[in-house]
Amino acid sequence: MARPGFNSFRKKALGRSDVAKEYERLSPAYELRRKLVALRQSAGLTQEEAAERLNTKKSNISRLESVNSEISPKLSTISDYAEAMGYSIKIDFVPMESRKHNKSLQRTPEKRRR
Amino acid sequence: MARPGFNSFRKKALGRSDVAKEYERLSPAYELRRKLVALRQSAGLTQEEAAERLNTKKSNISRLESVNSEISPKLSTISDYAEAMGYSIKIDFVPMESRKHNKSLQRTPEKRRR
DNA sequence: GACATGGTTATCATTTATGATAACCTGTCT
DNA sequence: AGACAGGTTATCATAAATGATAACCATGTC
Repeated sequence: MARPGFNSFRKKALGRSDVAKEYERLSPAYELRRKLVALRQSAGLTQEEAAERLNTKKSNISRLESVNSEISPKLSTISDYAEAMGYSIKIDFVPMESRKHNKSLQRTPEKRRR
Repeated sequence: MARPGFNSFRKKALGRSDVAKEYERLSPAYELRRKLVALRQSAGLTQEEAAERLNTKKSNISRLESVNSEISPKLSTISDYAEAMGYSIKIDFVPMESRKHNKSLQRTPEKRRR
C-alpha cells in the first residue's frame, strides 16, 4: 500500500475543526441535504409547514436538513420528504472512476467567498 | 372524492397474495432492489463475497436485496453496498407530474409473461 | 446417496433513525 | 423594550434497520 502515513495525516487533519468543516462541505451527504433544502424552498415552505405535511415536528425537519454527516436517514424518509414537496426521488448508480490517479490534478472549483 | 368504494376494493385485492405480489413488482422499492442485484451481478460476485467486502453476512445481503417493501434501508447502507460493487450512488429529484388525470388512460406496458 | 454452492428465511441482540418536547438563537417589526 | 417567525440544538423514548447465527431450500456434482 502506498503512502502508509496518509491515514494518520488524514485523521489528524480532520481533528482540526476547520478542515473537517471543509471536508464536510464536499461530502455526498452534505450535497444531498443541500438539495433537500432547495426542494423545500422551491415549494415555498417553511420547515414548520413541511413538518405539518409530513405529520412531524419542525425540529425533525431541521435535523434531516442539517449538515451533520454522522447521520444517515432512511430512504423512505427522504422519499416521503421529497414527495411532500412535490418531487419524487430517483436513484441510480454510476460506475466509479477506475482511474484513481490524477485526482489531485483536477482543481476543485473554489466556492466564491462573499 | 370519486369512487368511495375503491379503497376497500384495493384493500381486499391486496389481501390476495397474487395481487399483492404483482402490486409489489411495480413498487419503487422493488425497482431499487432489482437494481442492487444487477449491480452485484455486474461485479460478478455472490452474496457471500459481497458480504465479505461489506464486513457482514450473506443473510443480510439477501435481506437488502429482497423484494419486501415493508423495509426501507438506510441511505448509507445502499451507498456502501454500491461502492463495494464499484458504483457510486446518485440521487436526484424529479418534479411529480401535476397532471394527475389521464393516468388511467396511459396503458401500462405489459410485462412479458414467459 | 452424500456433499458443496448460492440464496432465502426466521429470530434475536444491538445499533441507529425518528418523533416529541423544550430551550435557545437571530432577525424583524411595532 | 417586547413579540413573533424561522430555524437550530439537546435530550429522551420509541420504532426500525442492521449484524449475527442458524436452519432451510434448490441445484449441481461426485
